[in-house]
Amino acid sequence: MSTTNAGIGAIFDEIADWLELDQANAFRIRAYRNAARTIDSWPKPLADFTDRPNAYAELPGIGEDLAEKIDEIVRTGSCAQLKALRRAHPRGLRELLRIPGIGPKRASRLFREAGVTTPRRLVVAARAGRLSAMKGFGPRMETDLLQAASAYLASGHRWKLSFAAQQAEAISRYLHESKGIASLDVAGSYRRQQETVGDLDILACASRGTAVTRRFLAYPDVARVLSQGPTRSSVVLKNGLQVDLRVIKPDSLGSALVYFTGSKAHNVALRRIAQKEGMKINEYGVYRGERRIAGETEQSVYATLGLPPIPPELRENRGEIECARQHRLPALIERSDLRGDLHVHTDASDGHASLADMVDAARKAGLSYVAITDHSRGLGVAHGLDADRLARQIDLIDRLNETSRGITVLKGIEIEILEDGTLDLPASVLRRLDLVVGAVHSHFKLSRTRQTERILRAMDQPCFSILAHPTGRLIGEREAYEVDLDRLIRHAGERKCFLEVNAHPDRLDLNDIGCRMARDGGMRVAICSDSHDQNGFAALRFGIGQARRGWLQSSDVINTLPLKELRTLLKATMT
DNA sequence: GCCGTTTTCGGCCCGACTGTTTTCAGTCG
Repeated sequence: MSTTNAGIGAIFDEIADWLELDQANAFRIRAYRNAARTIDSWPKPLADFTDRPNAYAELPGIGEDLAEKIDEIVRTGSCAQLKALRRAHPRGLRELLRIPGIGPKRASRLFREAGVTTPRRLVVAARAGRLSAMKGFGPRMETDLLQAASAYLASGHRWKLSFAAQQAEAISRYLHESKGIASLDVAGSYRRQQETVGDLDILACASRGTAVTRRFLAYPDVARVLSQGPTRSSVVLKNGLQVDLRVIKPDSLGSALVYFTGSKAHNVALRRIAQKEGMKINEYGVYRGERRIAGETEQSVYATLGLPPIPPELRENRGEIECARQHRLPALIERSDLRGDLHVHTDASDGHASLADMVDAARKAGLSYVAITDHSRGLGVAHGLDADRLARQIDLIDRLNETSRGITVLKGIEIEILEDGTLDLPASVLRRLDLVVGAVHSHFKLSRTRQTERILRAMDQPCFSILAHPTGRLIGEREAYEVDLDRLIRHAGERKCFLEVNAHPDRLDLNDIGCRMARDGGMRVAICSDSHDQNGFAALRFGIGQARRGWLQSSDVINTLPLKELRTLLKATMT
């Protein structure tokens, strides 16, 4: 069992799953879930808390008992309670809970009465008609569960934000043509800019709700309708993405937005405040007794709780409510704050467009400077540049800068960090550049210590400006390599180099939590597109999304600076 | 299992939709 925060969170989540299957006390289960969430997003590694015993109990939602369990996991790398729970259940049973339509009650009945222990066995049992024979299960539920289990086995379970954005924008355009639409919002984790989303939640404010619902159900990409009602309908698209539509009355748009944007944890915290103040809050409004006192706008909902509006990206119950109460919420960075991009490829390495075309696209994306950072020779598959080809590109950029208007091109490279932490080209070559972006593209499997030492050593090389995609993860494809991010951040601060927030939709690296760690460590970052073609700059919005989720302000990001000030910072990294 | 400026015990968020029902349990968000 892993002792990283994510690992400890996963242990508590698994315990909660098993307790749920055992139908344990619901509040006890919630305590484990809350703890898992808190730990998962905690910006400092819990394994480093060893200086003070009982420090864990100071975390919100962690009491004496869970603190002891965390201590056990950190010390021994294992958790006796989880082991016992695993012994007491068939392994695959937990996976049944991931299938829509199956909760703890049905899962345990399926196990006890039909011998179903995995999603695959559920499919077999449903095909054999063994479910409809069970009391309360009926033929309709049998076919629904068969479909849901098959779909679960066939596809991934969460979608990248960029994919969700394409879908959301297409459906929104389609629904907008419906008569009487007053407003259309995509809420849920999409609005909070979570790196992956499980489904889309669309809120439609309309004079004639039935017309919108009808049009929604007739969307050409709908594969099947899961449910339909006057206020809520739910479909699965042909690509497998689930989309929910809520029809909202104009006077409750604000409370519906709050409710359906979530997160769940944020909403629970809001409702608790409301309750303490003798109010009730739901998707229709805020109520004092029978009287409705707010709901038309999000601002009105927060105001009744004595809070300023909280940006969607912060609504994770990670301290935003406390900060809002003290009027200390950060003024989050926006896309328009970005003046430049510091990580861009051309067809000189593995990009798909020429230098001139990429620069032109950067200008059209509203940027006033762009750094060209093709790969270095060590990345053979990307046709990386050696010293000679780099020298020719430098000359090319010099000539381009003499003639181009409205944008300045900076000379850079995305250089391989070799296994021993040295760089792929000598400092004598790198000194001609404006910046050096260092990256790990090999030896992902080094131990945590060796990987960390490798990157720290790279930062100490004479020319090192920015650490690209610091954890190397590819969303849904490759886990981050083992590395002590906390040390990287501290070291970058001392060395006065920077960490990247890579905005490529497959990476988002640093992610939200990494951004928050950088901020708490007093480190500035660079939000870069890693563009490989002219459309790549559009990804900057997703990097901004992670940065906002990580509480970053414009002043936390170096490529919001005017070129002159940025040059001063970069120059200092090149010695 | 956590928490407390009324509480160390008794609370812990709330409504929609579905299927199998005969008045409601289960799931979801």
